[in-house]
Amino acid sequence: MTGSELRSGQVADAAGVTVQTLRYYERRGLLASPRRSPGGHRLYPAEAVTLLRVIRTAQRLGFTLAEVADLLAAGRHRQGGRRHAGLRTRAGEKLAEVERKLADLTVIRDTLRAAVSAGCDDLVACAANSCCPLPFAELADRDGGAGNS
Amino acid sequence: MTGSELRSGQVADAAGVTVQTLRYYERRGLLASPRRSPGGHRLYPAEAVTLLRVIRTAQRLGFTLAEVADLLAAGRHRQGGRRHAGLRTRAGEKLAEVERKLADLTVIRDTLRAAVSAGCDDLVACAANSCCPLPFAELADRDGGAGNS
DNA sequence: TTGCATCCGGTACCTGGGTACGGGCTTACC
DNA sequence: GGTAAGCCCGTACCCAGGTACCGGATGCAA
Repeated sequence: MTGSELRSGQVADAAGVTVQTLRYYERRGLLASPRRSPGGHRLYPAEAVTLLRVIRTAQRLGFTLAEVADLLAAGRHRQGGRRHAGLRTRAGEKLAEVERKLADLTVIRDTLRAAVSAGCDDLVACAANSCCPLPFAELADRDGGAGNS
Repeated sequence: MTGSELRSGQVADAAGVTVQTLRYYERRGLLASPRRSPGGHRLYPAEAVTLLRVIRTAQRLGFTLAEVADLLAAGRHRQGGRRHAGLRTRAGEKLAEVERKLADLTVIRDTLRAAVSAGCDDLVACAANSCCPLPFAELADRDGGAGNS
């Protein structure tokens, strides 16, 4: 009976990650180092599972692990100064980033559609053929600015 | 003498890549090994620049370098057997892939919008609060972040 | 007390698309 | 023929987000 503390494998199973991922997150500063058993095994409080779900949710929304770490830290120091932007600000920025990606991907989709319906079947031949809808000449720069990922 | 052959730096400049990228593409099988000068320097035909633009275009459309290499190879042995799917088929598949990404990114955008307009400002607090629009519980298995390109 | 599952740490590897570095050779121009 | 730019090759490194492997230690139950 582990009162309410969980071993790494139990936390990992409950959160749908592997134990290695847990240790990786700890190294990356997303999870605090938990209490240890006398023999050195990690013992997590039940909230660790919730925290992992939070992390995965944020990741799913497009935040990198570094951003998630920052977001969690921001939440922790919230009552004091506000050196870090909160979730609201970050989510707004991320939204803009996602919208840029959507726009970019939409152009790509339209171009692919045009290529498919024009029946293009050979890249090199198309490049020589001015009827081809593929934009061999002007390639707008990929990846809207500020982002990483 | 630059008759009509170009040195690697010239090709790179004309195509907007670096010489290292040129050598990298050669290693990856995207560019054939060009003729060499007596001293061992690469001498490219003018078409190499076109080919590089083709590569960049395909990349821009979401094909990986491995797929581009395959696509170019498919074009080359097109007249013979057809072991490889042609551009038309591949573009169709890529289109489906891009459409999946668009759908996924749209869900993410909507979720971020909801979070922003609900004024969520702390991940951990939100996880405890059932009014929060963030989907902490069910995470669709879709691939990890907001798109990549 | 023995047996086995689990966990520890450290390190190396993976994908994708390059970039950086270092020492030495070639080419071009004056 | 001297000098500077350009190029050669090989190797290592970068980003992100893990995963894999290792030998050895621990935890827990029968």
